[in-house]
Amino acid sequence: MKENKNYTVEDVAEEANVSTATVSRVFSGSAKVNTETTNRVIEAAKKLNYRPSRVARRLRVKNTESMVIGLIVTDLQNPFFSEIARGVEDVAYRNENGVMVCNSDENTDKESFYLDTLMDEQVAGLIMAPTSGNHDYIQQLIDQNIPIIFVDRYIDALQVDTVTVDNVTGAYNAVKHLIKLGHRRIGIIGGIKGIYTTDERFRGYAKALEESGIEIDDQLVTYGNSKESGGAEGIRKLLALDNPPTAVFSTNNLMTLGCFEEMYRRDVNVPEDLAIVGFDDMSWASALNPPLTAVRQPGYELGSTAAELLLKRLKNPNRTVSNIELRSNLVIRESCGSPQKDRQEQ
Amino acid sequence: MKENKNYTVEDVAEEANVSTATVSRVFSGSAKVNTETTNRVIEAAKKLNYRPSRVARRLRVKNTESMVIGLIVTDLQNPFFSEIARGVEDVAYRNENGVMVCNSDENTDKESFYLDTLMDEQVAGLIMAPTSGNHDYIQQLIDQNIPIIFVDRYIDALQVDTVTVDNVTGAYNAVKHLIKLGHRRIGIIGGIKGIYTTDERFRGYAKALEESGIEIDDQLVTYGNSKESGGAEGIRKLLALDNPPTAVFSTNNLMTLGCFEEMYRRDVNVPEDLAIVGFDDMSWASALNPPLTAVRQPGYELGSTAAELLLKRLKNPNRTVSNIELRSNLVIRESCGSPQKDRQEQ
DNA sequence: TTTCTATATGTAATCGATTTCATTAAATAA
DNA sequence: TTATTTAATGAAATCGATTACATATAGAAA
Repeated sequence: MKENKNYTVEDVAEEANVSTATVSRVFSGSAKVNTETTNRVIEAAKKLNYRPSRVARRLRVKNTESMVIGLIVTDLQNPFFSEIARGVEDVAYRNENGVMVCNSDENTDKESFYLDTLMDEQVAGLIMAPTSGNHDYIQQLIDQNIPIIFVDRYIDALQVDTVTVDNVTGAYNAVKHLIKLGHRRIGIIGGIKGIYTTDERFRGYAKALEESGIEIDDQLVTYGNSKESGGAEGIRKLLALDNPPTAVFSTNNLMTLGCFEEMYRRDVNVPEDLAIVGFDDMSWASALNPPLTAVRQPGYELGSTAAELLLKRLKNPNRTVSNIELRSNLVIRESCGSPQKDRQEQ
Repeated sequence: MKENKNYTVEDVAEEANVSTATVSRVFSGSAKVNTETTNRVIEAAKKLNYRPSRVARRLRVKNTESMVIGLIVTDLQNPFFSEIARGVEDVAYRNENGVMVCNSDENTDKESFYLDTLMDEQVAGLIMAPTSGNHDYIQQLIDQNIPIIFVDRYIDALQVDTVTVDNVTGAYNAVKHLIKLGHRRIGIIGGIKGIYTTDERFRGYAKALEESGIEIDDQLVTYGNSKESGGAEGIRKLLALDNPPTAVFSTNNLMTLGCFEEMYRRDVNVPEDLAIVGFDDMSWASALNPPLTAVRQPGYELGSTAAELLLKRLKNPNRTVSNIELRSNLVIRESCGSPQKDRQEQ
């Protein structure tokens, strides 16, 4: 029952009557081995059901084929990030790499802890959505030449490969859409201030208003915790105003959900009483009441592109830094009062 | 710039004027070391910014503190599974363990590939939602005494710790609810046949009908691909019948979403034309049109419980196998025609 | 004072693969 | 035929920690 030993190069070497070096060469392909010998080794390995230990291998060589990618996102429970994770994982799978997933919860300490741990695990590289705050420890990793890819967020001060979405333009389009429909008092329900995406999307909001000669009313600008409760709170604040907005721009998926729930609770008619456009189009957006008009960002591609970029950098560490910006697009449904029942398949 | 060496036990040993064994003892706590010496080692380590390599450690010892947990789910993009993943990750974090996440896509080959890879990575244990099909390779792992926890799904033939949900009872309650509301022709839109949860939920459906003296009409029983498209297709099939159902039970979250989209497309009134109850309550359920009545299953707890169970088994490999069943509960909203506007906070 | 024990630490083997360096045999050039 | 290059392989060091075993010292027991 407990007989099932784990065989090693040594066992295979003995079985095939060669040295461990030869066995290793056959499996890692690091040097030519005579065809006949190769076959003998393969046979022996098959007979013993031998599999090389990725741990031992990783200890010996830096960037090997059998590597692990570290992924740090804010919260895997947020569908946006689980899409990213899925994108990363798929690319990793194709290259036989493992993915170690971590949640930072927008917490600098937790992020730093994970960064350390992933280094201790000797991951080949990192993909992360950095929190806002102090980035000294990230700079340290960069100095150590650890390949890092930022995904979803960008940090000016750091020279790192990034894959982001055109947040400003996306937000701009969303708000412009509201303006075109006649809205002038447009509120914004933002996520945590200081986070890259929150700030960028605010810029898009501001740009659209300015361009249309609408002055920004600070009363209409709210920030929340990037989750459902934050969205609900935003709606409460805005509706409590003497002169409430006729439309709101919610800057992330979970907050939008919170908005919907709060509006439902208060029997607010959407879009008649209050129009809403969201950033981040999710699978449930078209099943909402009413179907949500939202900026769709390619979460999966964000993840897969980041992973591919990481692999490229691992192959060629001296590559120039690239900052890829993927395009978002506005999916118009009914939550802004657009007349047509326009549904796009995903 | 490239000066940032990675220090090892050896460097610390030299710096502190002790042997590598002593350094190791200080860091792993495997044996008593004189307080003064300990301090000297800690100082030296701090000075060099030394961190032990988890890879080297894992190579040497089997179950150490610094271990990695392998997690195989069907699809991280399914919010149910990302909740589980989050639950696992949180427990792992508290114990300073890494989590390597894999998606099987209900594909036996992919599952088997990942199982092999995770073994090669020398993970301390596995948490997985097994696909249906051949489980010989899982049995092999069990024979090798690899700790495995099944989550969400149960396989009769295997003696393994499991954490599942009361699928039969949950489904039973959902369908019973429909019956109480007067429905007699109740369709079921099931996931992939053969998968544990699909089959169990069907049993609950059948039980509820039988108990109420309603015969199962095979025409009303459909199976799909467990995703949005499967749900939409289910609705199409059921509505194409000469004598279509007045209510449907959709057995998973994504399919329910597909149902909603298809019903919206066809201008089916919910619940007047067709009532719907779903299995799996998600954050967006209360924002649907109309708010969804659904069986809530504790995804996060499923994950965290599984992780805790794994840790217990690692500490005590001879523990008797435990099969934990967590309770689901029916969250009544409006998609079944219940009069009250009953909303439960999550 | 001598013997025994407990405590603290060091030496060297080990985990499982990779890789440098050396060696041998075969093939080619002189 | 002899010298030189090339191809194939092996011996042993290495990656960075852990640990079995050995040893030295101090204190307790005789």
